[in-house]
Amino acid sequence: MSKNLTSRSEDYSKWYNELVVKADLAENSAVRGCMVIKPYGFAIWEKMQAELDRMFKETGHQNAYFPLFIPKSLFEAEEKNAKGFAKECAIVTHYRLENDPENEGKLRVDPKSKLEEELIVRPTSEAIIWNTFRGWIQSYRDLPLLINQWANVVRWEMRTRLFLRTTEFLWQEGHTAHATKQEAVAEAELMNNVYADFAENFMAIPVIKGVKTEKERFAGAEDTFCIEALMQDGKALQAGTSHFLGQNFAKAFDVKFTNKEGKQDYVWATSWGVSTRLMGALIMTHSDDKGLVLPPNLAPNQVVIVPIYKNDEQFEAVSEVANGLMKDLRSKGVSVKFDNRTTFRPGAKFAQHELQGVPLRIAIGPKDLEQGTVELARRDTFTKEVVLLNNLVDKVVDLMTEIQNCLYQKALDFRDTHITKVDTFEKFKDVLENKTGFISAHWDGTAETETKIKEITKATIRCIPVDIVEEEGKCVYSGKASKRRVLFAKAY
RNA sequence: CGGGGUGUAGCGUAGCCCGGUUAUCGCGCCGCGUUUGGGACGCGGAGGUCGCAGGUUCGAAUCCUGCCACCCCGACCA
Repeated sequence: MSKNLTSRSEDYSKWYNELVVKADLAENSAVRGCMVIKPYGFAIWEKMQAELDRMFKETGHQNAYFPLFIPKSLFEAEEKNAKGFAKECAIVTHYRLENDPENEGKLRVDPKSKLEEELIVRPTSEAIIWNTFRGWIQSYRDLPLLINQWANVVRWEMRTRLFLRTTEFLWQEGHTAHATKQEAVAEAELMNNVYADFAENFMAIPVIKGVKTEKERFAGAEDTFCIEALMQDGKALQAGTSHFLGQNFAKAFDVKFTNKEGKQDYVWATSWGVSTRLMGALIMTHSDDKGLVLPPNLAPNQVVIVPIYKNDEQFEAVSEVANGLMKDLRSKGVSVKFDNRTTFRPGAKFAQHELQGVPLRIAIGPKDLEQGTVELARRDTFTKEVVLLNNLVDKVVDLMTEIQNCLYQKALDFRDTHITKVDTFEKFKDVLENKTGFISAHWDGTAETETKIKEITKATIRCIPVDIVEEEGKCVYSGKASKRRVLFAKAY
């Protein structure tokens, strides 16, 4: 294991690769940039899935599943969407292999198996889902239609980056249809709020809710809401998006309904998604040089008990205490693991659980048995204390909340001290270069200025925050009039 | 697709310039023993198409040619 464990972006994948998730770049370039999620990493994703799924259902959504392959003709139906993804699609052109007569023992694509129409491996599912929705919607009584899909998608990016931009990734994509524009916009905003709630309260990642500029908007959307987070290295990360799609997809796929007045109209749509990218956000927000740091709400194991013993007799005695404690903690809803492996020594276990980010460690040894105590060690602060077994359960329950809040507060402080108000372009470049983080600056609202700034500084407009206060000002680049500040940053 | 770099055991590497016994070292792995309150130690052991294919040579990890793969930077992007 590298001595230079770090949460900084340059290195984080190096060590995380060793630990939780392995980005296994196979020798075959066809699966380049795909990731192998090891069991421990997947347990974290499962926790995220479960919580999100609960939140989606609470807001009236249902899960469904749609095909992986999208016929090209369907894919190209919504022009802007198709154009936006055209350069990063994996395409199925054949369906059969045969023995290669020129190469004994090898296979080749059977040229006779060429498909009439190519299939696109979904980079997102709007097309196939809206084609299906057409058959599901006739009347306003069929609306709203609130569907979510848990799936994998493929985007053949030129360059991949572990967690943040893998060729194949896991995500959820919500797709909804509504009778009115107002209702669809409300849905898009609602789901963006759900994401913000999830990020902040479950993952302890503070986010800024905002709206994307036209340039940064999802292909085919009328409006894109987003949550933007700030990583420890000062770069921004788009952690989730929610799109108001207008009637674009309804028109492209001819999805009409009869309203109360008996008139036909196209439905209004939204789509929204978060992905395994959130795992990258988690790492880059909370990790330190000792490895991952998990907020208790998200940790597969909130507490780990490590026994310390010199012989079988002591091991038995410690195990008895540990088992009792485990039962008590579980009854209070705390997830506990008793690491009773005899194949590792305590020090090795300590190190491993720190690497895996377990929020709280309880060590029980012979000394504790004598004194009726245990040793508590927090992952986030590295503080240790010896506490009496008597009131331990309540203490642990309290600590779960405290650690959760502590992590959020720490990330929030970092984020807030890295939002800098800037009024000149010189200062803009200086802050971007030396301080990093978000820059709050006036912008004249034109794509030209946005593009220019990106060319010069590599910073993009992350979002127009929803809670931004209106104020008169002058564009930091062009000097033209502006009514509000927007957030710039270098982003992943 | 442009610029740079790297391929030697599961991982990380030495050797390459200047060809020459049985390819180096560390981690990890296996066995035995001693250990166990912060990543244990000793002894023993297993593990290699030196990226692939040609060529030069008495002899190639090393030199030459071609190919392949991967990494970093840029364009692209959640």
